[in-house]
Amino acid sequence: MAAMQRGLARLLPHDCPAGPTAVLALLKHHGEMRMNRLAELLGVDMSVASRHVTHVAERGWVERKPDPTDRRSRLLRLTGEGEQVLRMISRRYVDTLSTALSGWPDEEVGLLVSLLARMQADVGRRLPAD
Amino acid sequence: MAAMQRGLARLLPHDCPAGPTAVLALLKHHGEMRMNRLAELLGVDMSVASRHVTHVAERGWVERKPDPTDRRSRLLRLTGEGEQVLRMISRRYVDTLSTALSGWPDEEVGLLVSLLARMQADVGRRLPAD
DNA sequence: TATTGTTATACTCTATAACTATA
DNA sequence: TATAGTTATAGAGTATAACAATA
Repeated sequence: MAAMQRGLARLLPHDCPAGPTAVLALLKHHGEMRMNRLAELLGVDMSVASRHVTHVAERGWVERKPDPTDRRSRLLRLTGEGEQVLRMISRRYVDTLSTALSGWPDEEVGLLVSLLARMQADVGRRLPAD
Repeated sequence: MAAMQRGLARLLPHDCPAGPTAVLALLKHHGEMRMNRLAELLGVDMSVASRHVTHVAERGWVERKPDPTDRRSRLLRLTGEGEQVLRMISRRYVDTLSTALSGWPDEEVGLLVSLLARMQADVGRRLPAD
């Protein structure tokens, strides 16, 4: 597991680690959202989401806009540069992964993904309280 | 991925994080070995392995013995207390995971494990140089 | 000179708690 | 009082580089 995560991390360019990259991808797929929602989609605490957003906001890849309906809240928006960065990362990622798995039948790739998702859900529901 | 690793980490008791636990398990299954070999089995840098070993050695779970054949080297040995701790951790881990996956047919569990192992191997072989 | 292992430094990810501003 | 978000602090993981001791 550790080795796999380390491997995936190496697929990312140096100025955008895994956390901030996930922010870009989620904003691309879901459009504008609040910190609230972003943290939920990332599956992390809001303090963590906030730091990832700071990373991408400092580089001009994401904009923190005021929310007209609630002045405590911010609307997060992917900028044009953010989209470009995400495209570069995605290309690199997809190229490497598709090359690595090029020997796999499509059904097995799909199977792996669905089994992983089920395991994550099942284990998450049964974690001990401690 | 992050969520899964966080979940698995929560299965471990507070005094023995994932890294040190892996040290105990590897010494149990492979017997005495040098730092050298341990780092290779863990898939991490030797500096990282050294810190994990320090963690378990300070608690008396692993012993750093001199290597008669090479005085630069150390032989790592799991102590009796180390075995007990590992047994407690394993029980907790297996209980939770087997409960969580109790609805899974045996073939699917085996399938998931083999697919994961193959993906890790394939991706590792194709990582970009950068 | 090369190798074994440790330590110092630094970076990423994570959560909890304290804080500000607004509902 | 409760909620949205930020920041400070701390703990876990990782790697690189500098170092000591020994081959």
